[in-house]
Amino acid sequence: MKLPNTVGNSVYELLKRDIIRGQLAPGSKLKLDPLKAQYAASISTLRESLNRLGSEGFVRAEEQRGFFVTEVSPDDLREIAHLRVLLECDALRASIANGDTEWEGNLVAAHHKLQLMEKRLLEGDESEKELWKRYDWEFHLALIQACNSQNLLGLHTILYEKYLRYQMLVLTYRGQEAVEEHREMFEAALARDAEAAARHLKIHVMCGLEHTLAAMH
Amino acid sequence: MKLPNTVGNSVYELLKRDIIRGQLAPGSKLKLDPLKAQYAASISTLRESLNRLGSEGFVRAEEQRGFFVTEVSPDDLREIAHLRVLLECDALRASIANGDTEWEGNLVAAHHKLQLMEKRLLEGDESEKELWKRYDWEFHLALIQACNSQNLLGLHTILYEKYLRYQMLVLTYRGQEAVEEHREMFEAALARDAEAAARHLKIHVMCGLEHTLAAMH
DNA sequence: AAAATCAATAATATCTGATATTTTGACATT
DNA sequence: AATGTCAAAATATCAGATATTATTGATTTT
Repeated sequence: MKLPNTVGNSVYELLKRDIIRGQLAPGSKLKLDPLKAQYAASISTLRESLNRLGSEGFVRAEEQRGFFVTEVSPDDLREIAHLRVLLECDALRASIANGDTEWEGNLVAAHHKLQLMEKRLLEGDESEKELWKRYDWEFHLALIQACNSQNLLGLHTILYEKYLRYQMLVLTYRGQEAVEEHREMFEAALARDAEAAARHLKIHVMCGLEHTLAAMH
Repeated sequence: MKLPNTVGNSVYELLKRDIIRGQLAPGSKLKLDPLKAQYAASISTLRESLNRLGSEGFVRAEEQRGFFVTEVSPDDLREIAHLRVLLECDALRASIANGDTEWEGNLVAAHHKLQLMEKRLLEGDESEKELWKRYDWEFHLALIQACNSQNLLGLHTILYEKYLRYQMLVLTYRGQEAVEEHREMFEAALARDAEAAARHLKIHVMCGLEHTLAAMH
C-alpha cells in the first residue's frame, strides 16, 4: 500500500475511517464549515474527498443540499452481505486455482496473526480491536489475493468496508464460531478445495450477517 | 433518472461520456487548464468530477501528476466481462424470481424497442448507433430491474459502462447473433426460466467479449 | 391551532486568483 | 548515452467572493 501523501488523500481516508467507525453517524449532515475545522482542509479539498466517498457509497450527495453520511438499514446490509458472498467466493475460487507458493506463504502468515489475535480477544483482552479488524481484513485479502483481477479486488474492498461499518455499529464480537470459520476456510484453501472454502466463506459471511442483524434489533 | 442540474454533475456526465465514446483516448492526460476551457467549468468543479470518475475507475489519479484516462487492456476487459457475468446473472436470477407485472411490461417494451432498432441496424441504417446503445442498456436494465438490490444495480451500471467503452473503442457491431441472444434471454425471462436466461446472458457477454478482443487485434 | 407567507439567515455550488511544491523538458556536462 | 541543472509548466491546496438555494422563525391567514 502507498502512503496517502496529499491532503486530499488523507482527508479521504480519515473521513472514510470515521464513517466506518460510526464516529460520523449514519444519516448525519456533513456541513462543510465544521468539517473544514475538524479535518484541517479547505472546502475545495474536502469536496473532492466527499465526492469520492459519494461514488463509493459512503456518502450521499444531495443537490444543493450538501453531503450526508449514507444511512444504514437491514435491507442495505443484506444486499451488501449478499454481494460480498458473490464476489468473495468467486475471487476465492480463482485464487485457489491460481495461487502459488508466495500466496500460500502470505496466507499462512495472515491466518497465524489473526488466530493469535482471536485467542487474545476470546480471553477477554479487548484492548486491540483495531488490530483485530486489520488482521481480519488481511486474512480475507490474503485468501483472494491471487484471484488475478484488480477490478474484482477493488470492488471487494469497498464491500468489505461497507460490511465492516455495520459490524462496528453494533460493536459486538461473534467469538468462537468466527474463529472456527476462519480456520475451516484456511484449511480448505490450503488443501485447494475451492468448493469447501467457498462454502465456509458463505457460512462465515451469512452468520455474521444474522449476528449483526440481530444486534441491530 | 434525474437531470443533472449542477455544473459538477453535468461535467461528470460529459467527461464520462467522452471517455466511454473514446473521444478522450485511453491513457491520455487530462490537463486541467485545457479541460477548463473545453468543459466550461472551474478547476475546482472539474477536480470534483475527476475524483468521482477516479473512484469509479474511468480515470486514474496519480499523486502530484494529475489525472489520466484509464488505460485499456485485454486483461482488463476480460476482468470486466467476467464481473459483468457474475453480477448480471445474479441480478437476473433475482429479478426473474421477484419480477411482477410491471416488470414484465417494462421488459416487453424494452425488448420491442431494442429489436426494432436492431432490425434497422441490420438493414444497414447505422445513423442511430447512439440510440441503439441506449436501447441495449435499457433492455439489460429492464431484465435485472426487479432484482431488489440498489447496491447490485449500482455496481452493475458501472461495469456495463466500462464494458461499453471497449465496444465503442473497436466500433464494430456484432449483428444477428446478438439479436438472437437478446431474444433468447427475453423469452427465458418471460417464461421465468432463470437458469436458461442466465445461461444465455453469459453466452451473450462472453461472445461479445471474444468479438471485442478479436477486434482489438 | 394549523397552514401559508415571507423576510432574514445559513449553507451550498461555483469561480477566481494566489502560493508552494512537484514534475517536465530543454540544455549542458561528463 | 547517462547525468546534472534550471526554467517553465502543472498540480495541489487554500482563501475569499458571488449567486443561488435551503432553512428558520416570525407574521399573517385560514
